[in-house]
Amino acid sequence: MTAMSDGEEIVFDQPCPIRDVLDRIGNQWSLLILEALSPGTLRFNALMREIGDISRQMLSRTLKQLEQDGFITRTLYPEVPPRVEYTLTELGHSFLAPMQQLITWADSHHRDIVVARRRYATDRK
Amino acid sequence: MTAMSDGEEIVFDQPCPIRDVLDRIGNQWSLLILEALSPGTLRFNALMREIGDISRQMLSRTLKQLEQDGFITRTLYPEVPPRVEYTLTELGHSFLAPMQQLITWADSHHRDIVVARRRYATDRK
DNA sequence: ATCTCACGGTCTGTCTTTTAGACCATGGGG
DNA sequence: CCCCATGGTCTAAAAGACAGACCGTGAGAT
Repeated sequence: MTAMSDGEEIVFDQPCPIRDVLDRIGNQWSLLILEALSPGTLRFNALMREIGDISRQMLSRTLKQLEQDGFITRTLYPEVPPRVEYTLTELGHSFLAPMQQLITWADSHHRDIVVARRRYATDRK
Repeated sequence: MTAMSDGEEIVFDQPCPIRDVLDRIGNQWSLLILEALSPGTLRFNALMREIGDISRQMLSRTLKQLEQDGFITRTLYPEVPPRVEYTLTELGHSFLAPMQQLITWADSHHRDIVVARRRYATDRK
């Protein structure tokens, strides 16, 4: 029974909020999930299909974190089969702006990065 | 001699540049290093001291990736003891803008996140 | 002269995180 | 009756991160 050791969160008052926030949203899954939810509410399996290559466990875990941090809400409809909907909160929405900047940057500089990689590879030869 | 198996990079033409970019810069170390370099050039150990809790290995590896992707340049002065300087490229600098947005967001919403976490914890009780 | 440290990394062994895949109960469609 | 979809959790195995030892050399302290 070592699983689910989630509850324990260390709350040393981070002198650096950037670190604290980056630790949570500074991974591809969080960003991809938030992006996937930006058009609107999605269910668990819909999210999984949308993202494509995320495992159920990571999706579940990351959603839980995002909910915990107030980025999304989780609504369970006690039907059968169960229906669970994930939706961005206001906080989540407010995060979309800087994230979109990042995505825009990525989009417009992706080419440069590919070129840089290619040159690095050939220079090494 | 199995080390240095770097050369092999799979170049399937990513339909989604966001994924490609996020995979690289979507981790705290990359962002922290870029932030540390934003005021100007730094040497290896200076970076290590600046960031504080990064291991030599991860610093080395992440720097190599950032260099490979064209975010920074690595300049080795063949003195003794060796001196190695890391500097942001133009691409690296251009990335600071969206990153700064992210940091600003983090800074101004950190409080909300902490509150959300606290409430989540008590609601669970 | 010797002792030790700093330089910029790499290598090794351990620990943590991520993954793939099985499993759960139930209800609907074939 | 058989099997799939729902939203997850659990387990075991693979991948990744970490701490710490190690490298050779030159400078400063002793």
